[in-house]
Amino acid sequence: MSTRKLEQLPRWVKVTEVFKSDSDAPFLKQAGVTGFEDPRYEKYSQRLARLRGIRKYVYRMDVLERRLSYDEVTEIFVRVNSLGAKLRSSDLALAQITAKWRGALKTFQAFQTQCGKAGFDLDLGLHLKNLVSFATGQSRFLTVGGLSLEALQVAWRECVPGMEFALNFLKSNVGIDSPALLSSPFLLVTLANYGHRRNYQISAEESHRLRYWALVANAKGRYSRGSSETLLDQDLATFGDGGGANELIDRLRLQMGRLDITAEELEGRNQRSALFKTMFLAFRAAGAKDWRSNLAIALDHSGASHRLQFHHIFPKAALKNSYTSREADDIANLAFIGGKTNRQISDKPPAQYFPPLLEKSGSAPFTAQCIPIEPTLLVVERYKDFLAERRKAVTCRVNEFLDGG
DNA sequence: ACAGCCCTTTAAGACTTAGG
DNA sequence: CCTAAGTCTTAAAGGGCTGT
Repeated sequence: MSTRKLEQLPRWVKVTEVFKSDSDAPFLKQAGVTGFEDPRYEKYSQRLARLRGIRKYVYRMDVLERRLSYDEVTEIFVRVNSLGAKLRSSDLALAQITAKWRGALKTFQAFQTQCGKAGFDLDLGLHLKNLVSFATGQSRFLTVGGLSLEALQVAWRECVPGMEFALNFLKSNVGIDSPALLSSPFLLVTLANYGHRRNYQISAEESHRLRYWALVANAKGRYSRGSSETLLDQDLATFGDGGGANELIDRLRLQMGRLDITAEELEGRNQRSALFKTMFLAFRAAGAKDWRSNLAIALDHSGASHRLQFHHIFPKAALKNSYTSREADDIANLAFIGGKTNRQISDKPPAQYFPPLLEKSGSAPFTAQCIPIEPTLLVVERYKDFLAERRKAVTCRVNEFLDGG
């Protein structure tokens, strides 16, 4: 894979070019090697020779006998691959499942498409993980080999309504209506198992606690650090012991130390962070709208002019000379507005574009997104103070959002 | 003890769009 | 036509448990 920048480097060679000829001269010349005395001559020719050596590589091919069953063939496939080229564990699990259950892939894909139409386009591996969690009470794929056809089919019959419950709960009770707002899709597996274990009979109080858990787990990224599978297994095990939303919340508190958000947690985070997604949820719940069209903010607006963008309140161009790009991309500098509004603002500093907006619509559009409007904070020299001030307001808003509802 | 594992996060560059 | 703001794509890093 080459990028334009890489191609410019004198020592960058195209593998196909090296294979096309047997001569090293053009490559050495391009790299600036002037003659045999050049210390790089030896080094570079050896490298090229090693590259051409790939041609002589002996590939091993195993031809399996016809009498082997489909099951045995996949078993061999899995073992060979576990040491060779990287295949995702979900791919291997899928191979093992389809070996036992012909046509399973079609069934899985049909459900995957159905979820996609409901606004949740999810990886097939996630649906498999959900299946395995229903079949075994844990989330790792290692166990798939030992499952019988019947066990798999029963689990599938049960995990489909489970996933449907999870999606509906997220959309309608929690307000998370797109996987883009999820910090990890594993959250769905936990919710699916929860619904199933409760036989889909959940009291108002319990559902409220579960909503709280889902929001905080998502905001803090319960499954977004290392060992996500270990944590998912812990949560699934909680259900086996008869636990519910309160136990989930206890585990979350144990992991994070505290359940509310602090201003420090927002520092230096960028738009990929889990908290940024929660910021969007909180602002939307507070009625945030685009500054020109007054369209309520949403992820799925159609048309380039209404399509949501992440607006830099202090434009990157305005900060370029005094701050790093990391500092400019801080989530405390980002707001949610439509594409057209954002492009019109372009690189205008806030001190310039705030006043006309304030005159036209008052401060409501800004307070909905926790944006300070004191003119003294709107200058580049006080950017850091602006960030700190907005962080405080965002923290307050997000905590209200997490607790309320 | 330590390499391995696996998903998420980060970083960097290419590409796209629209305003001036 | 240039510029600036996004978005998209891909590789590498991060992080904490697992298995040998």
